Amino acid sequence: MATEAFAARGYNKASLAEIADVAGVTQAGVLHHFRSKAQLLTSVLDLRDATDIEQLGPERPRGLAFLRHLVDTARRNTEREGIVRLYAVLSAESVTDDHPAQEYFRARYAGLRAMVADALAEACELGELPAATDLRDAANAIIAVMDGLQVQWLLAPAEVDMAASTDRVLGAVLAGLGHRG
Amino acid sequence: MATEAFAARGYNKASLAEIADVAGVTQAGVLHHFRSKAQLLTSVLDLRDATDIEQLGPERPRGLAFLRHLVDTARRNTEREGIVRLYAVLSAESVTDDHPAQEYFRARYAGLRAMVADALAEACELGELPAATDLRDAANAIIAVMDGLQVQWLLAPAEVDMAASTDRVLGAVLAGLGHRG
DNA sequence: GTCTATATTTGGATAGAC
DNA sequence: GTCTATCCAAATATAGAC
Repeated sequence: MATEAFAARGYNKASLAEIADVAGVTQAGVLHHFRSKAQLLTSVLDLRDATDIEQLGPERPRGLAFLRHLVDTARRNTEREGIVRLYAVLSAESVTDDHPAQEYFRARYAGLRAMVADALAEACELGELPAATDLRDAANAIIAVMDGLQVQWLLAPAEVDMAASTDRVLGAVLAGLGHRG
Repeated sequence: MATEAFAARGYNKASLAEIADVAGVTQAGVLHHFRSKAQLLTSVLDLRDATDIEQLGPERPRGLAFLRHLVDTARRNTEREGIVRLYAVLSAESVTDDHPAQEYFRARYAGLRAMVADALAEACELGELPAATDLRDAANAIIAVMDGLQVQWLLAPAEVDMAASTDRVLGAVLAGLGHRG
């Protein structure tokens, strides 16, 4: 599948021939369904989004519960190296000039930022956390830890405990919220 | 220069022709000095390391001072988009199959982990911080925040304050050290 | 040490038959 | 909808002249 190829080699090095081979069709066959390689990539990313949303369901937890859920995500990711690699590789590759997934990741991070910042704000409103400002910086940091850990973990799984590190940062940032902002 | 090309397009998409063009020589001229494209990449990375080490000098701060210095690094990085992009793109690209910089980044992260973990341990010994265990997870997390913020910042500079987010996480993790491990 | 020229491979994409 | 065949462009690398 195209997902595996993009995860294993990145967008630039993955070839349509290889993807077609695994799919059991010819390269021309792939391009019949997807206008171009770039469109195949965006389709792969959109498909993954749809899968993840479906799996999450509409009952998204609120406030502190949502934030705690991020640690579970980190833990579950340990069992999904393919997906982790896909996002780790493509998100960084997307910052290169004219990358076809650049807008996708811009939008994705904007959405993630909003979700985490909202969860922080909700937690404050619900009284789960002390009122605080600069929630944006905290939200960005929480997202960043999870992303950064993935790269380290892919390179050296034995040296990195994604769930433990995520848990530590999350706990520390939440505990520190009142003292700073 | 090759550095700019690899930063702007990643290793796979950057071409020797483009690099040679900017350098004012032919493609064959480049390959006379570097056996292959892969060797050119490792040369670029080694050169950058040498530059950074030279700039840092041998008087590396210890303990808490070293950790605080990381915030300054994050702030200074705001003025060095090229370098930030180079490492953000290549570090993630390096997790792909048979990437020529894979060993380089494995070693780099091992070194970073050791440095940050040592600084944490030193801070505990010096009494700057309460004694704590699981410094490895904390060190990994601190490195991860800085890396993750870079990708977000490259995609949306206006939305990300690398220094502020680094500072928040660092402060929170240090403050939380005693309570957990 | 840098060039020209070229070998060799591979990539994405298109046209048209079936 | 999938194939074969082909085009065209671009890439890395090498050989040999100057």
